[in-house]
Order: sequence, then structure tokens, then C-alpha cells
Amino acid sequence: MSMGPKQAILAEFAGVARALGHAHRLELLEHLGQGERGVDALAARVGLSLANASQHLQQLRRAGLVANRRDGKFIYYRLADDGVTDLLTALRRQSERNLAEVDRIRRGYFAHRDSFEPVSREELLERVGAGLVTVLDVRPQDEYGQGHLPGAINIPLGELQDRLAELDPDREVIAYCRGAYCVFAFEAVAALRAQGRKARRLVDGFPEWKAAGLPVATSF
Amino acid sequence: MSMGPKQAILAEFAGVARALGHAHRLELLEHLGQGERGVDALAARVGLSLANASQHLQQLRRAGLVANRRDGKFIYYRLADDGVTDLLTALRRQSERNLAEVDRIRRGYFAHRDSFEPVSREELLERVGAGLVTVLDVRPQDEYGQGHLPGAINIPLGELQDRLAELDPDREVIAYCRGAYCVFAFEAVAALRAQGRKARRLVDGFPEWKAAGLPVATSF
DNA sequence: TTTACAATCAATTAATCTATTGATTGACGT
DNA sequence: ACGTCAATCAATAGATTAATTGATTGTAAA
Repeated sequence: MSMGPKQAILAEFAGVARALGHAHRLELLEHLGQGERGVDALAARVGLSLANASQHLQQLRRAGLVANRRDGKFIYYRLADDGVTDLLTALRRQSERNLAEVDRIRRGYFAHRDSFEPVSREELLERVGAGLVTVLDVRPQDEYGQGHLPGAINIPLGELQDRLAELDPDREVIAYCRGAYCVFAFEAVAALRAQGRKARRLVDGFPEWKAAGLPVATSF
Repeated sequence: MSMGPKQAILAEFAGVARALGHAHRLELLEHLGQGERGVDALAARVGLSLANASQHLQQLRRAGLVANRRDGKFIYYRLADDGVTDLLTALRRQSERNLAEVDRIRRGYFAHRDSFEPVSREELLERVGAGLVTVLDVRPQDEYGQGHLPGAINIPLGELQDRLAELDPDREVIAYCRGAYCVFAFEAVAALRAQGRKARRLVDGFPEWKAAGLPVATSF
């Protein structure tokens, strides 16, 4: 079964696409978009067995989408480059355009959908510059530590109720988390609004911010 | 087996990715990037049985990547929108970046690779504006008829040797065909150079030109 | 060395995907 | 109505992929 050069190249492309063709792998990539992670941590977050997560990660590696390094007895995975986030964004855009299904699911789940008009990255930069808003990172602390928006304060979603005092009541909050479909930012906005605060969420999340070449802060 | 909303959305995305995960479907999309096509014509060009092509096309349709219409007893398929080409471009970019394999295949096949530095769309527009170049479309006549670069002349690759007289020997030729991996443009450039002509190829091909929002001419 | 643990590997089963075959549907021309 | 042809549908066998289990490899600490 000989194949022309074009077919061979297309088969390579198809291999990359197939690597994206599984919800668990997309979720792994989403987490890796936050920064480097060990296999065990990834497995726990995505809810996979260790062996299963390992095998999915290896498929991603074979497709050239992620890379890894060993440090002591841990192996850390990361996205191969920022282009991966671009590809994921392209996939999301196209999927959103064509699949009413996505919208249906999201609307069905997030009750007050008019609450969720997202803020663009440009608008966020403007309003931060003018000192008008508080940027809130609702991801777990370790993800925040690995990289976050400059000036963002970190209150993981679970602690939000108890730490409301840390947020200036007179400033609008712009919340973000992992990505466009990370539930945390939606829920944070809902919770803050329930308290009478002004709150919106950033369009998509941290990986897209980083891939757009905007500044990133780290804190350790 | 209940699934959170995020998993459900990611499963939709994965479905779109999986639709791209087969060389035959990518080739079908490449042809559809040229314009509308009937099932039979597509099957013939890609080398599939009619039923097989039909089923692949239906998978693409379920993923929202293509649409179709009926005209008499024929059913014509087309790309759902220009965003599909963007997604394919993103997939190609990422694949190229990571897969040395692609380069190896291409270099193995196209002998004089230094001959093939591509011309950007911007450079082509500039040089056409200055009247310095002849734009050559080497696709089959019917694909040309369905849409081509403004001012391009159409000489299918097979007729190139016999119709060399139609090309001004003092002007450089910029050739293009279906896409970045369409063999025709490479071979046309090689053939023209073998005749002592100046020739280069356009980076990628017609669908990308169209997706970039640049003007398209049709002739029937 | 021994122990412990992170991660991978290997092997299995269940599920899904592919290509082919032959039957069926829908639309045109006679 | 009938035959024809484009395309889809339905059913199948073969191939590929996914998740689980238990064994194995590599590294660090006891």
C-alpha cells in the first residue's frame, strides 16, 4: 500500500488531529496550558488513573504537542510551544461556530447567562491601566504561583466566600481561570454578583493570555 | 456515566478534531477548499469509492466542517465557512513545527528544495501591482473556473510544456495550486526553471488566499 | 543494599472506527 | 409509471483505540 508524498504528509497532520480527538487529552492540554505539571498531579485533576493519564500524555508527546523532562523521580510535562495553544484556540473557535450543541450545554448549565458577557483582553488592560478594576485569579494557589496576570490577586474559588473582605467593594472585579470553559470563573462571577458586587469574567483564560504574548507574572 | 459541562464541551471539540483525524478527510477538505464539488468528483479525485467518500463527507458534515446542497440529482459539498481553512492552517502550522517527519518527506520527494522558497501573499500583491510578474494557476481548468487569483492565467500542469509560449519569457512566474502541499506548483516551478525561466511558487495555495480575505475572480 | 515511590510498559478486554458490499432513496428523463 | 443514475443507508468483518490490571524501570532516601 504505497502512498504519495502528499498522503504521507496528510497522514502526519491527521495524527496530530487525532491526538486532539479525545476529551481527556484536551483537558490535559488545558491544564498544561497553565504551566508544567507532574503526571500524578495531572491524573488527579483530570480524574484519570495514573497509567491512563501517562498513556494519554505519551500520545500527546508522540504527536509533538507536549514535551517532558525528568527531575529526580518526577517527570514534568509541558506544552511543546505556544503554538499549541493557538491550535487549541482555532479548534475551539471552529467548534463554537458550528456546534450549537456547545452553546446549548453552556446555557443549560450556567443559569444566568446574561451575567457572563466576557471582557476582552484589551478592555482588561485599559481598565487596569486606569485603576478601575480588581483582577481576580480564582485558580488553585499552585497554578497561580506558576504564572498569572500581572497585578492579579489569587483567591481560589473555594475560599472566595471567606475572603470577600480582600476585595474592594467599590471596584469591579474581573475574574479569570484556566480557559474559556473553566467553570471557576463563571462561578466566581455568579457568587460575587450574588453578594451585590460588580463582576465579569475575562474572555478565555490564562493560557490564551500568555499565548497572546501579554506579560505574565510569577510568584514563588 | 454523567459528565460535567466542561467534559461535554471538550467532547464536542474532540469530535471536531477527530473529524480531522484521517488523511482522506483532510484531502477531501483540501479539495473542498477550492470550491464546491459533487460527491462523485471528490471520490474520483481522492481515490475513494463512492460510498466511502460519501461516509467521510457525512462525518465532516456532522462535525460542522462542511455543508451540502442538493441540485437535481447531484449533491454538492462545500466548506462550512472560511474558518475551516483557518483551522486547517493552524493544524498544518503546528504539525510542521513539531514533526521533522513532514520535512523529511517533502525533502526526499522534491529534489531541488532550494528552488522552492515560497513567495508570500504580500510580496505577490506588490509585484503584481508593479507589473513585474505573471501569476500562474496550474490547477485543472474546472478548479480555476470556480475561483482563482485575479489576473492569474490558467495552464494546468499537464499542458505546461506545450503552452510555454503563453508566458512572457522576461517576467518571473509565480505559480500556485491547491495548497501548501499540492504537488502541482512545485512541479510547475521545477519545469519552468528547467526551461531557463524565472519561477517561484506562492506560499500555500488558493484556499488560504481566499480565507485571508483577498480578492477572488471567477470565470465561467 | 534495601525500600519506596513516580512513571512507564505490557497485556487484556471492550468499544469504536474504517472500508466494502449490496440494498434503498430521491430526482430526472422517457 | 418505468428505468436510470447520484447519493445515502445498512450491515459486516477487520483494524484501531481506550481503560484496566499487574509487572517493570528509574531515582532518591533509609
